Amino acid sequence: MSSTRKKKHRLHDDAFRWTLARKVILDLLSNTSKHMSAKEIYDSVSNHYPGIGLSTIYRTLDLLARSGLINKLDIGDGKSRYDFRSDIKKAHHHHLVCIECGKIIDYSDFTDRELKLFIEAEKKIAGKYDFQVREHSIEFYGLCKNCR
Amino acid sequence: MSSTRKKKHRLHDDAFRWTLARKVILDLLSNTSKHMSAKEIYDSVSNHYPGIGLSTIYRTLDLLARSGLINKLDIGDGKSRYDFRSDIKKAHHHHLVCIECGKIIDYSDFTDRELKLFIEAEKKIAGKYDFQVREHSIEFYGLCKNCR
DNA sequence: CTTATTAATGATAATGATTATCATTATCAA
DNA sequence: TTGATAATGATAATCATTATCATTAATAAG
Repeated sequence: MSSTRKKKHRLHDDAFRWTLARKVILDLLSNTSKHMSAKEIYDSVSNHYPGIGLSTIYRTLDLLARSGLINKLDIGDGKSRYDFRSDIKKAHHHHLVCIECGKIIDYSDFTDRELKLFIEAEKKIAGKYDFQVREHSIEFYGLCKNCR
Repeated sequence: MSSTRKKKHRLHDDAFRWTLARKVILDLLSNTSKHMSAKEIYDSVSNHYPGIGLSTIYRTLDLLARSGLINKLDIGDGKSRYDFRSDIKKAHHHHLVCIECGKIIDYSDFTDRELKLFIEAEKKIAGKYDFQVREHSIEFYGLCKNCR
């Protein structure tokens, strides 16, 4: 168990390289308010980075989501969508999903009262079900302005 | 536009037949607290109804979900799950999803105060975004008792 | 700076869930 | 009973995602 060996192990477990592909994908997501699918991201990134593989898109999205830089969102249409997680958004940011046209609107207008309530709810859950809440997601489904 | 013609049209648009397959699938879901995938439902139903096709499972689940008898739930693992929508549950019933083992726990312990806040939130949304909320879903993600 | 190590990539195949197609069967109204 | 059509099961097709693997690129060590 030399210190060299230890270092190697840490490298092996944690290291990840901040490559161009990762920069470009995070850049794209941090500069749009859209909730983009892997395919959409692939198409868009391909302009600036021709030749990038779809595998890399998927792998990078997984990495960014696991490291908390982006959110993964599933609205039940068979494909996942991703959006950037800014500090403000991080606090609370949920979605209005139009069941007709699929439009997704960000929603972050909860009041202090509502936020307090959520914290209480999470405590209650922790107590009753012995469940450690890490995060929650709220989706409102309905009809948007154009589809009513 | 005879009344016959009209009737035919209505039949064509709305009619659906309460067949054995549909009974059996709804029966299964109404007698379990599980949140079952199409494949799980197929496997289970096949015991009582040998020869049923997977297509029928999917078509029936879609029908039952659209008619409000069951809920479709997506937790982001690539397959949809379905659960029965009892009258009590209908009011409010959300999920605790374990990010480690995938276990799903129903949660319906919101207080009157919490319910009131949700109704307020929906009104606010309707006003601000001109969005007609039909329903909402809340998932809490975290670690269950066994996975902490 | 060169090299050894290993993470990242792209191409491709494989998988898994869901949907479409189509001929056959079952249901229902008349 | 019959005619219309909804429902079914088998199958192929589609679509999103993951696995594989040889090659390339990034990094640490010398």
